[in-house]
Amino acid sequence: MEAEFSLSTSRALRILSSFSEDRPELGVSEIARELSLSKASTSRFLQALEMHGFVDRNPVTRKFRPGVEAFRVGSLFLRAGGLNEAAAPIMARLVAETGFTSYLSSLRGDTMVILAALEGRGPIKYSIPVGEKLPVHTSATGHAALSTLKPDQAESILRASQLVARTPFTLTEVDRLMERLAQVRAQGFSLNWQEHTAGVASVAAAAVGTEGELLGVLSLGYATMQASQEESQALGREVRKAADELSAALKARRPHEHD
Amino acid sequence: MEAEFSLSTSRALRILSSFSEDRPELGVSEIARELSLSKASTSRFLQALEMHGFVDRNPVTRKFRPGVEAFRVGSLFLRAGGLNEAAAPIMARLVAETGFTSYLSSLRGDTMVILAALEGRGPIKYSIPVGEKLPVHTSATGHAALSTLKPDQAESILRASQLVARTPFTLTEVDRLMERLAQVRAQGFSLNWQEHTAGVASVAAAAVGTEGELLGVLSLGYATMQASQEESQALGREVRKAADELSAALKARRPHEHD
DNA sequence: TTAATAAGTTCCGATAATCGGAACACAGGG
DNA sequence: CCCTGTGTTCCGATTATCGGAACTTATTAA
Repeated sequence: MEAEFSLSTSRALRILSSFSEDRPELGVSEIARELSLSKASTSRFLQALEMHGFVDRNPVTRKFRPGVEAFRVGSLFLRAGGLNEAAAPIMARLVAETGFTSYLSSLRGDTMVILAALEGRGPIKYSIPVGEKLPVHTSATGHAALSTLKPDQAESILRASQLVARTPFTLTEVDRLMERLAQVRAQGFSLNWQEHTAGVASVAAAAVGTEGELLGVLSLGYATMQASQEESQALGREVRKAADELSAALKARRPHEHD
Repeated sequence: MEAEFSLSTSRALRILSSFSEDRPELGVSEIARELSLSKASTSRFLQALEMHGFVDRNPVTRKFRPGVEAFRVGSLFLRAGGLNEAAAPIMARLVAETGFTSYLSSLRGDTMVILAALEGRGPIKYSIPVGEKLPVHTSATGHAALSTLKPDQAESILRASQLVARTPFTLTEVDRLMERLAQVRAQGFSLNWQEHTAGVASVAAAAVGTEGELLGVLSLGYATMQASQEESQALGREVRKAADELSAALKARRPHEHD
């Protein structure tokens, strides 16, 4: 076991990463327990993080939460590569045509992160906030993302993941999921029917670069009452078309990005 | 000189903070030069940051940029304390009533960070993107923010800052700025007339908590052609009212924030 | 094509920062 | 009032970290 790279930095980043939508505020002991760090170090790391504005301290609870500087730097990600800008009009069109909520997501390890959401018009609103994480194995976006990777890469991600069932429909076996990925590859989009949340369906397709590398995933989310599985096929084709447009739009602005 | 707290973490965070709207992509040597770090360490830190998803690498330029995980964690900041949610309807009303672009900002050190922006309807669009930094001494939001602090705190921030002139109207002397803060305190809002950008004006007011602590700053931005200085006084009173509403809205949801 | 410059990574041993246990301070509940 | 849980600071031993230099790729110039 060797010290490959900055170990303390790794620890600090694990601390920062331990904040989530579900648990946006954490105390020193809480974090130390979860990451198996000493309270001493955890406290020191949090001091450093606070000093640089990456965490704040809730004055009333005295617990920590992500800070302004984390927000500032993080928001730069959206603007990188013009992904968000390129996707915005396409998502708007998707919403206009289908009435359902449209999402832009990105793969990170074994989870999908929502980068942008555009609310649908329908009376039924099932919206996931920007920044939220979804497991790669339960979501349409996850399947779409994995389907762009080499099968062995996808498989190793799935094997390293927990594959917890969120509904009776969730696929929790690697083999089943690999079959699903093949299907997604074949038809160009992924359809998720209540595998993540009961009563909710979603279709997704990935935008890729010239080398086939994953750039982002577009999706639509809606209640199962709002569209049949047959109708979902048509929605899937819509999303596929949208993702292709996004791929093209991103390729167009590639050439030289000034300087 | 003693090691008060995690020094390497501090270095890593300085690297992360060196990304900005103006320079969203940086190389190893570039960063090392600017922060006076060795290339060796800089490279190692960036590896750690990359491993945890806090930076990405542009596959074509091989330069680094903020990563998805930075975005995910950063976006949690917005949801903390419900600041953004509470501000949204108020900002919408400001835009509806004035037609100008409305901003929500937060103080971080000697700079203001834009948390949210809502575009005005007017033909003239002067919009600043979310995440952008503005110097505290040149902006209406900065003056509004500082006016809520104790004068000596405000003064020490100003003295530590660069006070670079951005236009001929920019106040660059601490004394002048302190006078300005007193005026802002007295009238409840700050008016910025081309001190940040030629041809652009802005009015701002701060929302504060029960202890008078700064929670956020609301502002309106517009071209100087769109409203006279007299009309700006009325706009300032509007923003003041909006900020009071925001303070009240935040106080309302304080009691117990579930668990 | 080759040479020359610059960027990025890895190696190395000396050094200094980091680590965790324990002691301390503080808050809230029983 | 004690007790439990939290957060911070101290300390010396240890170990991860540091930067110079060597090495590998890119990039540019000739």
